[in-house]
Amino acid sequence: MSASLSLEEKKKRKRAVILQAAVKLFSENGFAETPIAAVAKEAGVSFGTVFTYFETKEVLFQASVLEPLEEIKPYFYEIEERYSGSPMEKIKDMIHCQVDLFAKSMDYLRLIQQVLARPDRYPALFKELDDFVNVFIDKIYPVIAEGQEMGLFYKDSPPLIAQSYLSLINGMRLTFVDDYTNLVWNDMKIQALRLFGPVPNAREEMQ
Amino acid sequence: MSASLSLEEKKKRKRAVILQAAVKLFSENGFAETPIAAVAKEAGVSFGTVFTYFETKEVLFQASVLEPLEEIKPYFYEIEERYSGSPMEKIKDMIHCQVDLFAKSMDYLRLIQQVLARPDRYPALFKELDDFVNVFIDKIYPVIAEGQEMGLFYKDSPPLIAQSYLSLINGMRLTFVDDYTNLVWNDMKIQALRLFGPVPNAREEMQ
DNA sequence: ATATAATGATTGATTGATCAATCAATTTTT
DNA sequence: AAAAATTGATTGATCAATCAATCATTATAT
Repeated sequence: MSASLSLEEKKKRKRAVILQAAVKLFSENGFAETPIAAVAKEAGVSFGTVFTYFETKEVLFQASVLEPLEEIKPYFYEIEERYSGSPMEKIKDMIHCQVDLFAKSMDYLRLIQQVLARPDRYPALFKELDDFVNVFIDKIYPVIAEGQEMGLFYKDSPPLIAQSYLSLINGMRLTFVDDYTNLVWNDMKIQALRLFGPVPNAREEMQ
Repeated sequence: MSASLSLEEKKKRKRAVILQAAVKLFSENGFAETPIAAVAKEAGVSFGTVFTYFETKEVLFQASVLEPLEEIKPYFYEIEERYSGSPMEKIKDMIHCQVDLFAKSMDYLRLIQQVLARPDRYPALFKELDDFVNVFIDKIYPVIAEGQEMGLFYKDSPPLIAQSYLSLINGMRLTFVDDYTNLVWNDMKIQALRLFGPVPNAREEMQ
């Protein structure tokens, strides 16, 4: 079955399996209420093996938060590269992608919320998330400023607008916890857009 | 000092002291990572006394979530009684009160977020919070509908608008965790209002 | 008024369960 | 056969809940 895989590759995959199990169980049960034995079982490895791939439970939790964050970053950092057109079109495109991303990353976002809800317990992780927010604000600043010059967006400070947008999409994960359908999420894109500027026919605007 | 207090009254106060300590520590440290011994110490009572006032740790946590919720409910349920004027003025007044309330209820809202982030762990508490949201949506529905008829608000479904508003104020607690100043919170009131209708000069509108 | 008894609130040591981390023994790979 | 990876029993720490003993207050008796 895996005869063709190098040991290096196999180890990498086993590590990924354990990490995936950890994200699932940490998000459902929290850090303190997730025994390593449960992660091991979910990943199909023994208790001891978890510790050969992750030094401590704390390190496993940190990896569970930080590694998926790297996959999400491009959608928030590469604004100019990923979203095109006028400032209004860029923002619409961005909201579309990011809300869809949030809608399907339920497990992981619950994990994030556990960190955000307890900054003193997870100071290093909290700082990483805070930095993520601040980099995003910097990246989106010029797009909002350009839209403002064109008279499309509200004239408030771009960081304020960006922060309100992040608050909304973060809060949505709390409000629509068990809603897997795209219906509410699509309607919410309209509301997200309205934090940037007045958009009377937002329903059509976001398709 | 307390010679004039009846035994009944003293017990009520001691219970309140323990509950207050529990809210503080549960919000900072979470359920699993808050030993009852810590609550007892914070409250200035012995370990055993906590169990004479609250059957189990689980019951203490439930009370920590549900009892402060009762104090918040009036601000969300008594729309017509508390907020006056035109639909626009009512909503402005409401946002003003509720955002201020959220800004100062930091400890408690972190506790709420822990429940919202883990619906399967706290099904009964989660349902209470879900019911709270749904009652609020019902209560605010006619105000939004009236505002829509007057051409002030966006014409989307009132529940959608209400849900987006709740998502925003909930998410704000996650985004501005250690910001005690009223500055950001006041600016956010403008953004909250913009979920209801286009408000170009919102800064002046919310004072 | 004083002494004695009864009530029930308070205390913290003890118990039993859970769990992270270690590590010696075993299995797998090369 | 040597090296590397895996295993799970063991250890020690933590903590919820119990409960027997103590203490403070109020009620009753002298």
